Amino acid sequence: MKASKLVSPFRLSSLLRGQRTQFSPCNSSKTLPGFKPSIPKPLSLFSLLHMTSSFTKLGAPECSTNWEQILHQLKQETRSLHPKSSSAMSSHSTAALVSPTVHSNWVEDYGTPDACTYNILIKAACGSEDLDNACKVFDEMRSKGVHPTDVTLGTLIHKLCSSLRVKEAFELKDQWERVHGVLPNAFVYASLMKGLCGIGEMTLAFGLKEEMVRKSIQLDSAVYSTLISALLKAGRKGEVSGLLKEMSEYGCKPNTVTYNAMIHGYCKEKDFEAAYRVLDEMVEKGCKPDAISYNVIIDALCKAGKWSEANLLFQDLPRRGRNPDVLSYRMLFSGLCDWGQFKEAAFILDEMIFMGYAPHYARTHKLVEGLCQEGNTELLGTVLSSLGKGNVLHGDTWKMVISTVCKEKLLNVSELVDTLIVQ
DNA sequence: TTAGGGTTAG
Repeated sequence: MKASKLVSPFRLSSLLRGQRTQFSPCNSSKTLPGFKPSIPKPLSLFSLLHMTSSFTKLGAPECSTNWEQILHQLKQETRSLHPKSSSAMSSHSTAALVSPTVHSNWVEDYGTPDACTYNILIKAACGSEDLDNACKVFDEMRSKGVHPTDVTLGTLIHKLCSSLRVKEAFELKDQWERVHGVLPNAFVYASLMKGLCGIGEMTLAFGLKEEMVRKSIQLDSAVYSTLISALLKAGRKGEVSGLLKEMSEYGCKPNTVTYNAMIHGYCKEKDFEAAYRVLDEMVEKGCKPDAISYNVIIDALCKAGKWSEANLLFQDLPRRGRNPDVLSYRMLFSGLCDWGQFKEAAFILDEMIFMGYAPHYARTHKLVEGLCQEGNTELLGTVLSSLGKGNVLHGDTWKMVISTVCKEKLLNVSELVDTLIVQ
């Protein structure tokens, strides 16, 4: 069944890519990340795919009407997309597109897929455990005469390396150069280097850097960030300055990721002075620290028992031009709980929930447990109220509270009911 | 104009 009007390869790729934004809580600061909206409005392609794929074979004649509807919806929804926003659902939503593509070729009915289109689908297929789906998309790509690019190679290599299948990644790299004439670029090399470091082959990773130089492949900041991070994780911080020097000789400037790798390295050694110096250097060099830069320090301070200092840095974020994100809250909250700072933790929890961020169940449960054991009924009420406001008061937590309260006679029944009513 | 890598927790 043909669609009434075909779209360009560019538009088709954009439509596919745009699907990743459907579940971003961009319209409501009160939507808790990690909590899936039960019925997205308007009905998205993702939800339609789920409805159809759950009870019928995709591409089968009986669901052709649904596919038409889906594709129509796809066209209608593009205007409201936010291409740069991200969401935990991103890979899942595009992944839902892959299977029907392989089996029904419906993409073709809607436009002419180009390399970019297939690369997006291959990337989505890489979200699953094995590479079977990705291979199917690749086979289809080849059968349609679409030539793979260095992006296709980079996507597959990345998947293999992140699964620690480094040997296969190297085989693919060599094979593609021979068979498809696709040359590996810095994206490919960075993945390979990270993969090698992940299996303890740092010497080989550095050897790849030399290979890039030999083959006149442009080195970039990501390649150096990978190696710097690996050196610091291996406790070889003495070699970092040499790499930074070499980096500058090749005309690569350290970026936020490079600096973050260094901050992480210093924090691991509890050298917070050095970590703060990196922050200052970033500002001096016009490279704005991001959430990761601060979260790494906050987390390390908490783990080192310096929860008060972590809290100070956290409170200082707005002045530094960066609001705390969900991880900043979670890390500080965990740290405060770990060190028994229940009052501060309860305050951060309430603010976190007010901001629309979901705490981890295990953490909040443990806090409530601690307060029950302490018999701190006042703070217990505050925490339960916060959890209730965010609709994140888990049934098990509530059961534990009731059981403890009844056993210890900490509160009278009417107080409990009052708290419950607030929910 | 669209696609891929490198830096935080659990």
